[in-house]
Amino acid sequence: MVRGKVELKRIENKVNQQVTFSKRRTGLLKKAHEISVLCDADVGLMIFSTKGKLSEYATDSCMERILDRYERCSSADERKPPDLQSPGSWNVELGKLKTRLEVLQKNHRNLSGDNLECLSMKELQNFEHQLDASLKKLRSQKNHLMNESISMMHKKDKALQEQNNLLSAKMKEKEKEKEKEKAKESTPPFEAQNHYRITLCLDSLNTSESYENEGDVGQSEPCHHIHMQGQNGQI
Amino acid sequence: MVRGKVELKRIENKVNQQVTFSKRRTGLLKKAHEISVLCDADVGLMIFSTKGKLSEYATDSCMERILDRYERCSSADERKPPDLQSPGSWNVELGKLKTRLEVLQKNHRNLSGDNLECLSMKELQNFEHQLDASLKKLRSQKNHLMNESISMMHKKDKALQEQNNLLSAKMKEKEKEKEKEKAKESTPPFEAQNHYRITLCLDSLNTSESYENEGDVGQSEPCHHIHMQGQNGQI
DNA sequence: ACCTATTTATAATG
DNA sequence: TCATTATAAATAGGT
Repeated sequence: MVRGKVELKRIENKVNQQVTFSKRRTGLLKKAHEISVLCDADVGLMIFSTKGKLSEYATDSCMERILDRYERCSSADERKPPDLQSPGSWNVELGKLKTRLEVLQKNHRNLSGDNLECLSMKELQNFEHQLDASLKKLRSQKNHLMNESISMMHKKDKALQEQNNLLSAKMKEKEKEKEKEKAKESTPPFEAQNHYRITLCLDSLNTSESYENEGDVGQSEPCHHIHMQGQNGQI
Repeated sequence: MVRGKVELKRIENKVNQQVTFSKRRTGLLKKAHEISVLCDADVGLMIFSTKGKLSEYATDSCMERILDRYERCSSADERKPPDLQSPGSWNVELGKLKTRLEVLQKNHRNLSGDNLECLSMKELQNFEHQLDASLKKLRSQKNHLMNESISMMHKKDKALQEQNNLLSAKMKEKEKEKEKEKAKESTPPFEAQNHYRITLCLDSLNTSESYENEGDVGQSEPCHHIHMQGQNGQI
């Protein structure tokens, strides 16, 4: 539980070092991804464990691109605006765009499950993790949306009930009046009146959707009768 | 003061983005340094701001070394020059490419599980199905590869064992010869001989593993350009 | 740049 | 490796 400040110094105990490495590596990769997305930055990160195992992160999953850019950059020249007039710079710009495009396209195909034959085992595993993570996020978001729907419906429900009660009351009054009139005139049959009934239809929620047990499930309004079931796990 | 969870999505406000970038960059560099020291890991980190400014961290302040190691490690290492010396319609070409890039990028973000907030329920469901399908395909391909690898490795295993036995035999002979010579000349200190060690490398599944000679580390150049602020011994 | 309410990361422990 | 939890650290939004 983190007692005291952590000293910035090599962890001698091998086991602790390995555990800490694993955790911090995860954190570092996550943060690299975050700054990349949040701030639209290009990030390249390489981590070698003591045993020499490599972990990496690169914006758009393409370290090549980052390294190219790094070499261009550290070799002195970094262009200011993306739109220069010199004929040569277009060439460069175009090349870079095409490269990036290719990367994204390849990525997209892979993420769509096509074009898998040419991937290495490692690449496959990377994509698997990526897809898994994506699915998780997606389901969490779906969950969120559904819960919102549900609480909205509850509100609607209450409103309709009130309206219903109001109308019922009015109806009763009218009935009384009518009966009085009838009594006066000793008059004949009366009509049914069930067209005043208001039906609440709330069952559009019973879909076959899957719910993951994500963190953002229950922070809004009453949420009864939700059936949480993961449907498609691993194969 | 951090209200609510921070959603992983591009910060549109330029000022906020810049401020966040600056803060997170500092944090990221710091954490890269920390894992490097605490866990004795080799780390290389490159961050390009939107404006193209580079920030970097490298263990021992020597990115060169990290990059070398990376290239040795990473199996997928091909580089091709963008080479195009096309005619004049670059301008148009550029516009088209940029548009396409944006589309792909958005798609990629969605498939990567970012930027989900703006999707409708139906879109979410579509993506979910797509991802599910992708995962299935991917895993099937992975299984295929693994089976192939395994049978290939069995073969390799046998071959290597044989080779190993052969070499071991030869080594023993040579050792004997040497000892005879030494005995003849009653000579002084003897050389280490661990270069006779034969290593069997069967882990082609974990292709990112590399066996490094940790001995060749110390020839690093003086290394400039390290941005590591605030190292006061404690973290 | 500084401040601080919150969220995150993570070291220790089981 | 995985889960839990107490605590330190990071940081978003304000000034």
